[in-house]
Amino acid sequence: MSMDAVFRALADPTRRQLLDSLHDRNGQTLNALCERTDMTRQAVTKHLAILEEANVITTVRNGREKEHYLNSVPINEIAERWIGKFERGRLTALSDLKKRLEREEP
Amino acid sequence: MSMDAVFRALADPTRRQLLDSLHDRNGQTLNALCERTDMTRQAVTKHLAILEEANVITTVRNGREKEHYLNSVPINEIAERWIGKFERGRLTALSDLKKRLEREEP
DNA sequence: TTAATATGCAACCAAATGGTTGCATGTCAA
DNA sequence: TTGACATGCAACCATTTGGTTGCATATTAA
Repeated sequence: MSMDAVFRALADPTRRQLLDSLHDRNGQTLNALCERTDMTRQAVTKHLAILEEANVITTVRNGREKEHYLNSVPINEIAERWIGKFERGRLTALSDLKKRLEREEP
Repeated sequence: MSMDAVFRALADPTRRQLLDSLHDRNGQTLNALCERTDMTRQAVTKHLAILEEANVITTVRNGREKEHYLNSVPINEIAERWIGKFERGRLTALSDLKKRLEREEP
């Protein structure tokens, strides 16, 4: 569940589309997910494997079917640990700009 | 400045390292950024081009030097428009779990 | 002006990536 | 049990990616 795996998993538009699909209806099977795309089942399988490897989705075996569930924890970790860092940087920059403006037009 | 370009730009660990370097010291030149890695200048140039293409960094030409500045806007947009969506989903899931627990142990 | 410095451009290469087809395995239902 | 259905595995292919080397251009400083 390395951060790099999550970034790489999110890098592909098809995989983000799969996540969107699961967000729309959680717990879909492989075939259900396939019906929403125009590629082969095997291609979807590979993408799902990458998403599962990154721990972005979790699967539950149910007889001959396999249900796929979103796991938003890694995405939130990225948001908090990595993106948040740059967000704070931006807020600081904005704050600095504000102070500068206040100084320049009293 | 498509969202896909930003995701792809963030997918590579080397590029995230470059962003980290700029977060540490904003406005570095190409050579300055090179000194913090172990690859060739040309490789760094390519990565910077991808980051610039995704609008994650902005450059300012200064004589024969080129300064690189972070632009956190696209990253924040991703955080708000895309990651936020899954975060809300998670909160809802937690809320549902809470309600279920409340029902099960009165 | 000339030498050193900072960056840009292009060709080339190995490896990773995204996708396909074909076949195998496992499970449900008649 | 047998056929239909859901998924898994493996080989293969084209393109992209990350990186290199070599040379070109532009700017600063002596």
